[in-house]
Amino acid sequence: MITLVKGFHDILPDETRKWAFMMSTARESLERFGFREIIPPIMEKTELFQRGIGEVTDIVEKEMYTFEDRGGESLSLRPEATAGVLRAVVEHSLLRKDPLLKLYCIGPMFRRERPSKGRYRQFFQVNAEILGDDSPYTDAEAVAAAYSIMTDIGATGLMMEINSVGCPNCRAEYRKLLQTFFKDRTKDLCSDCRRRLEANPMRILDCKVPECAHMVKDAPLVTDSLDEPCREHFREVREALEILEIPNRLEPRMVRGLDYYTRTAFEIVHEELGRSKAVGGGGRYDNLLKDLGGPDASGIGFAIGLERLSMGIPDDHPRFRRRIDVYVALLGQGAGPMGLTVVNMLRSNGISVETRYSPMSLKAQMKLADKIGARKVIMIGDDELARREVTIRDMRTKDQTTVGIDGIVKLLQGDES
RNA sequence: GAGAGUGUAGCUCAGCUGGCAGAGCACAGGGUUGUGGCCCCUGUGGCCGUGGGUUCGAGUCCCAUCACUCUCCCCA
Repeated sequence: MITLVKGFHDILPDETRKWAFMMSTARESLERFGFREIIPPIMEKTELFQRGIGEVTDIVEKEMYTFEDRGGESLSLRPEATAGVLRAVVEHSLLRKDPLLKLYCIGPMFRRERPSKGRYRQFFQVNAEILGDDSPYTDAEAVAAAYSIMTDIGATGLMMEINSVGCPNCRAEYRKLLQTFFKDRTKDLCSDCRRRLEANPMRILDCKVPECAHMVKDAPLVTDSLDEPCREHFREVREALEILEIPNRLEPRMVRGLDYYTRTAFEIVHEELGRSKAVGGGGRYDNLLKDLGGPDASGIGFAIGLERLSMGIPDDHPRFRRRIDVYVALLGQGAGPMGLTVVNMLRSNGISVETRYSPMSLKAQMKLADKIGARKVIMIGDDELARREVTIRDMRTKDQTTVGIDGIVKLLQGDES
């Protein structure tokens, strides 16, 4: 047997209604916020991700599906959506037509990590970007959009964690403070963190080793190192979140994985999954567009992981149940031609119909109709055949009526209203 | 990349110190000759992950291997 690629997963017929619901709900929420959909390809030149995400990040260094195509060019499956979206924006000069752009896309991302619960090598993300506005209210709107998607989908147990990582100026300052702080305590740090102290001291804040975590409690906070403009920006973001009544928690030790973030950073965490498993996350990136050869415009975006979001909502919601308008039960050989006529007529009128052509007992067909969630069953047997009629049974009320073949559609459609 | 656990029916899992391969659900048929959900009866369905070893005999013990799951790391 040829099996799935490790870390990939099939979404099976019993789950697709839930997935369709999540995606259409996300679309509706985002359209309500004025976002428009963009559908970039799932593959880009490797160089785009190297420049966009940063060459020294884990994602680019060891998690990308990178290969050389037959022309000798290095290509990569997208590990995240922002780089591709911004590439399209720059390439087609979209910001010239719309100086404020709100875009979203939904689709699979690829990262070659070790799979575990809620972590796949191919995973679906809803991704949204607001480009061309650095107002703090725009940050709040991005957070609100992310929050709205999740509440519209019906996820529970979620918490919005928010922080500001400052601009490159404040960060240089903060970095020095951190290094000074940890330098005296180097011997108590874990080996990873000793390495991080030089390379990227902010990573220490995220360490799960008890000794490090204990020390981090007393470490200086980024929020204390913000310069005046950044401090004011963050204050207004938080004020806006209050006005929007979005439950949030200041998480001054939260740092995000991608280097390009400036100022506002946020994560949506599932309380039950714990801090290490974010359902969504995002932040502001005021230099990324320019770094990708575009205009000097700011941006803020977020991504929501659908596999993880789906863990927060029940599988058995009635709306995820299979539904069909009519099951047509054919009884006996002679019913075939008339059955085909009826089935075809109903479908042409927008009614969803399922039927079986191989002989089955009526009992078995009733069971089947019940299983697939048919609202009505149309029975065609010898009696009906002789009179050019059908018997229609309402599966919920058990009422049965007989109607001539030409009256079926009218009867069913009259029932709808 | 490091650690732990689990592989037995389509699914969830029992299977004791080695001795005929099991249950529930699902599926099919019947109880009701043309009427669903509940109930009852019957049936289909297994290279016991794979390869080797120990043994009269291995689902069970040993070795190897593969796959999956979980934890750490990192993220969505």
